[in-house]
Parts: sequence; C-alpha cells; structure tokens
Amino acid sequence: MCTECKKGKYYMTTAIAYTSGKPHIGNTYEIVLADSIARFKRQEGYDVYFQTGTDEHGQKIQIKAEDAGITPKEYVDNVAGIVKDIWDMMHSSYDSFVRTTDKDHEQQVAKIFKKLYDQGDIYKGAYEGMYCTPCESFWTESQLADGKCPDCGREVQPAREEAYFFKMSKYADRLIEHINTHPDFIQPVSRKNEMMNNFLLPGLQDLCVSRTSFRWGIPVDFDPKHVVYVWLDALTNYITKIGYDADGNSSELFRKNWPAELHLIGKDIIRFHTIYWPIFLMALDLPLPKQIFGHPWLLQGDGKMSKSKGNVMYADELVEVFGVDAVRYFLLHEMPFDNDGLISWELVTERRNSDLANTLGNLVNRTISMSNKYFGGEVTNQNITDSMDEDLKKTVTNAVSIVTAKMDQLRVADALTEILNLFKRCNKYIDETTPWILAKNEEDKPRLATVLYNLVESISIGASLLKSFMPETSQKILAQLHADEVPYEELATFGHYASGTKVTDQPEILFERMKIEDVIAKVEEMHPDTGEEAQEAQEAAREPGIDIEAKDEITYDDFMKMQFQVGEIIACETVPKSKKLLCSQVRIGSQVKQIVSGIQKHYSPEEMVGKKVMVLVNLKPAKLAGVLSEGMLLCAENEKGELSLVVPEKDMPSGAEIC
RNA sequence: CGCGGGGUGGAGCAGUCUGGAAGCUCGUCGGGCUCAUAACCCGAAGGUCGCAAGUUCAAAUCUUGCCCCCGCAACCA
Repeated sequence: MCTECKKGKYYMTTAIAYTSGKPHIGNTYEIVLADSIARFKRQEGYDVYFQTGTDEHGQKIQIKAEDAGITPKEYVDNVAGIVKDIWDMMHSSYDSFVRTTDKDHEQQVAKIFKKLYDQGDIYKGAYEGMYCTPCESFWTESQLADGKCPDCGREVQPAREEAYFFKMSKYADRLIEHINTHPDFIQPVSRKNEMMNNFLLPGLQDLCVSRTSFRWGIPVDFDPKHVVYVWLDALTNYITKIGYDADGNSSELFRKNWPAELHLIGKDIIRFHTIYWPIFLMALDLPLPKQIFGHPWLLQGDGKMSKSKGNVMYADELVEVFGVDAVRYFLLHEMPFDNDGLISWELVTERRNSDLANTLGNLVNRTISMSNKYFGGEVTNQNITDSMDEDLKKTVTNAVSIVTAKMDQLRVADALTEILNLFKRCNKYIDETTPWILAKNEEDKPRLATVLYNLVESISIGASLLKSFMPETSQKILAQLHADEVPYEELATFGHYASGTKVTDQPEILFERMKIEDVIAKVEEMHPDTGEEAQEAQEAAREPGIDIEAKDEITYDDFMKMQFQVGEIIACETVPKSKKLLCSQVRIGSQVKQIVSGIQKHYSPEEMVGKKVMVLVNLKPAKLAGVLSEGMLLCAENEKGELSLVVPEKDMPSGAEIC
C-alpha cells in the first residue's frame, strides 16, 4: 500500500497496441495522454496503477511473420520491443507492461474461455456466410457487392466454419440499465447515444470468439483446433495481468485494483470496450470499470512536407527534432476533447516556438538573468507589495483548482492551456512592474527584490503544476531556480520559495527557437531514400518550378533491375471500396496485367482506356483495397499533387521495352 | 443510401447538447519596452459562422434539403 496516498487507488489502462508494426505518432498519442493523467493523479495523491502493453495475436501477425520468414513469436518480440522503447522514450510512467503472449495471460484467457463455456455463455456454432477464398473473409448477403466480394470483387462461395460464440443478448438489458444509470461510464457523452442506438437497442448479435482459420492465438484447450479470437484475448489483459484468476485465486493486486477507474482508448474501439467488455465482466461476475474514455485521433496534417514524401510521422523522429517534452506538450495541447487533432512538422514548430520558447523558456531565462544582474542571483522577499501583485498572485494560486477541474473531466489540453496562462501572466507582470526601471534607483531595490521574488515563486508553482505533463522541463526549471517542487496541497498558496536562495548563475536555455526551414531540412536528412519514382526528378529538372529531394546515386545494375514496358489500357474501372483507386487491365505484349493506381481524382475510367502508358512491369504484386495490382503505371506529379500519366512521345506498340 | 468526423476572420481550433451581443492560440499590421531566446507587453485590422429554406421576438446553435472536404490501419505500387 502507498502510505502517503490519501485519496485511494486509481487503476487506469491504455488500449494495448497491436504489434503489427512500429506505432506512428497517432498511436503514441494515447500513451502520452494516459501518462499525463497517471502522473497528475499521483501528484494529487492517488495510489495509481497504470497499465499498458501490446496485443500480439492474430492472423495479420501470422502473415507478416511468414512474409518476413520468421516465427510469429520472433516477430512480435521485435515489435513489442519497439513499442516499449517508444513508450519509454516518451517517459511514460506505466507500472505494468502486458503482452498478450505472456504465459500468465495466456493461461488465464484459456481458463476464462473454459469457464464461460462451462457456464453456458459460450456455445459452439458455425459461422455461415459467403466466403471469399483469396481474401479469407466471410461476408453476409447484405455486405456483398453485386453478389461478389466487396473487397476484391471476386466470386464468393457459401461456406461454413465452425466457431464458438458468446451469447451477448443474455446480458444486454443489464448493460443498458448500467449505461443509463451511470452517465459518466462512456466519455465523451456523445459516444453513448451512438452505442445505444446502433448496437444495444436494435439487439446485440452474438460475438464470434474463436477462429480455426489461423493458428497464431491462444488455443482453446478443450478444442485445440480453435484459437481464441481477438476480443476475449485482448480485453481481458486488463484483469489477467493484475492477477485475476478464473478459479477464484485472484491476487492481492487484483483485489485491490479492480474495477479500473479508467480505460483510455481510441474512439475506434469504443464499441468493444463499452459493450463486449462490460458483458464479459458481467459473465465473470466482476464489477465494471468506472469510466471509458474514447479519445479522438491525431491526424497528419497536410504541411509542405507530406506532399513530396508521403511519409508517416513517428515519435522517435519528432523527439529527435523537438525533444521529448516539446512533443509531449504538442500532443497534449493540440488534442481537443472530442474532435480529431492535426499534427505536422510546421504545427509542432510553431507551437514549440510560441508557447515553449517564447512564453515559458524566455520567462524563466529573463527572470533568472534579472536576479543575477540586480542581486547577484539572490532572491529575497522584502515584502514591499503593490496592488498590482494581487492579480498575479490570484492567477497563480487559482491555477491548481482550475487545472484539477479540467483534469477531472479529462480535458488535458485545457489544463495545459491554463498552466500556460499562468506563465503568460508572469510575463505581463514583468511589464507592469518594469524591474529595469526599479533597478535604476537605489531606494526601489527592496521593491525590485519583491517583484523578482514574486516571479520566482510564481514560476516555481507553475513548474510544479507542469510536472505531470512535461516532467523533464518541470525539473529543469526548478533546478535552475534552486526551488523545491511545491506539493500539490500547497499549490493554492503563495510564498514557498525560501527567501535568500540563490538562483543559478548559468541559466540554460530550455527551448531554443527553431526555424521551420531548419526543421524541414533536418527531417529530409532523416529520409534520404523514400523509394519514389525516378522520373519525377527528370520532370522537375525540365520545369523551372519544382525541386524534390535528391536521392542516393544508383548503379546501372540497379537501374537494369527495373523493367519498363509500354502498356495499353484495354479496360478500366473504379475500385468499389476506394475513392482514389482505379483498376486497369493493361495489355503488355501478349499478356494482360491488372494494375491498380491511385489516380481516380485525375482520370476517369473512360479516358484511361486506349492510352498507351509507361509501366513498371516487374514490381512485386500487392493488394490495394483488397484488389491485386501487378505493376505500376508511371505518373508525373506537380506541386499541387496533380498527376499526369507518362506516355511515349511517338506511338509505340504495346510491350515495347523502355530503357 | 458501408461507417465515421468535419466545413466559424490567413492557419489551427472553442462555442452547437441547455438558441439571446462571434471567442481562443498562432500569424499580420501599428505602438510600447529593452531584463530576456528578433523575446516580452499593449492596440488594431480581418469572419455572408459551407449553401438554401423553415421554426422563433431572437439561430453558428433547433428542423429539412443540398454542396464540399477528410479518415476507415499497415510502405495508395
């Protein structure tokens, strides 16, 4: 037990990250958000237990591993390591990192499955529907497009797959009752109606909880050709990892911490957390979590960068350019409560400059310089007050209650804004009191000392409040001031800084201002090779307008690996599930290849037909939106992103080699 | 009618549930100041709140229709 914790326990979790690949900045957002909440709760005095982790089973991972020629376990070990590294790099203060391949988890999931089966909540049935073999997917009649697979457009066959199902309907009324009587259960509230109207009120369908079509999962012990399918495996991590035991021998940790106070998740998986998870818990006769917060997404904005690169933003690159706390600050500050947020290199740079370099960093720096300049660094409270001090003190001492109120509503961005307002108020105070004028008259020195004391004290309180959001920066500020962190309970009072203390005589700049051009240059340096088309460079050389990033030199042999031929488009149609893709049948010599291209915005299927175009023929085939693509049509792209197919200047026969 | 999100001064957003003087941050322009990281402080300009109709004394906010943008997960080939 935490003896210092006066406010009781607080168990919170993030969703576990799927280990199919390196998490991008949008995935990383969640852990930072969760971490700031966890740290703040600790600061408030709660006994926090904070769990995160990785979800490591499933067909996709099995396939990825096969492609990479390694075992699924090797594959997820690697990715889980990457995830953990990123979480650590962001200074996440989790208490526990669960992996769904952990033995204890796997054992409990198998036991839970058995228990639910024995008590009749899980039954054996069959998944019936139309099956598309290449896509390995079942579809209901209503999902089919013209009687064909909505993904790839191919024929489907009626099929049956044996599977276990969970009887959702049995618990639906109890869940509806719970949601109605616990208005805070689903956050933001707007999501609640969505769940009720779309899923609960129309009647819940039973959930398929096992699969036989792949092996990479937790086997159903009494029927080993099945593996437990995603949700019963993934969601249960919240209880298994803290020591739940289906046989009733749950650990101390579990008995103390369950039910969770907060599940923090992305808005895309709200349904699973607010419907299936509570019902699983009811079936296990466990209490439900207090609150589920479905946060919005962080989308990549369209800065200058993305056009030429199409690259994804990752936390490690952002940290390398901006530093951990600046990235944390951006993620937390920029993310609104129930709308999606935007991120781009430009936006982060601007935010960092204006808020962190100008408002905060410069404030700390100028305050310390003045203390050094006027008093040799010694900060003494002479108690020569003025009416203009009152407003400053009020802003500073009120901050904690406002921040706490915002945090209680999980309005982290608003909480941070409030702390920034405190620092802005300090900057204003400097202008109001004009210390450089006071410094000119010896008789004003006591007043000047008081002004600087008030500033140092205000900054100390602000830095203490900042601790949960930007731990490193908070620490650095306090260190430069030689101030102690102000305990949470005392943040609403003024005057903790020990009068007569000396601040550092060598202030370190907290956040250097950055130029957008420098940031972009640095980013481009990190992406020496994006594997884009070479002809873009030729295009750019001819037109005066466009320069693109230079790529590494290649050898003649490299070039000769690529086979280009003239292809004639003999048929073309849109790809049903996509808004950008066109699927063309391209005749190349005597054969016909199917090629998918992201050019729907620029060409209609009709105008494609009959064109003779440049085709990269020996590109490894891949599926786009479920449709097989066996090559690439070459296009030129201008700065607006407009595309033009590259065609031979004179008429050439289909199949002619381009070299 | 696949699902979902959105259209508010140059940029990013709040406000919409619970109608009642259109707000925040950044940028721009002007002024002030000089302790400081070309920073800080003050002021100003700038908006048919996507379009249309309706309800109302009153609509960004409620109703209906329409237009447009974006995302829907793994290198848009």
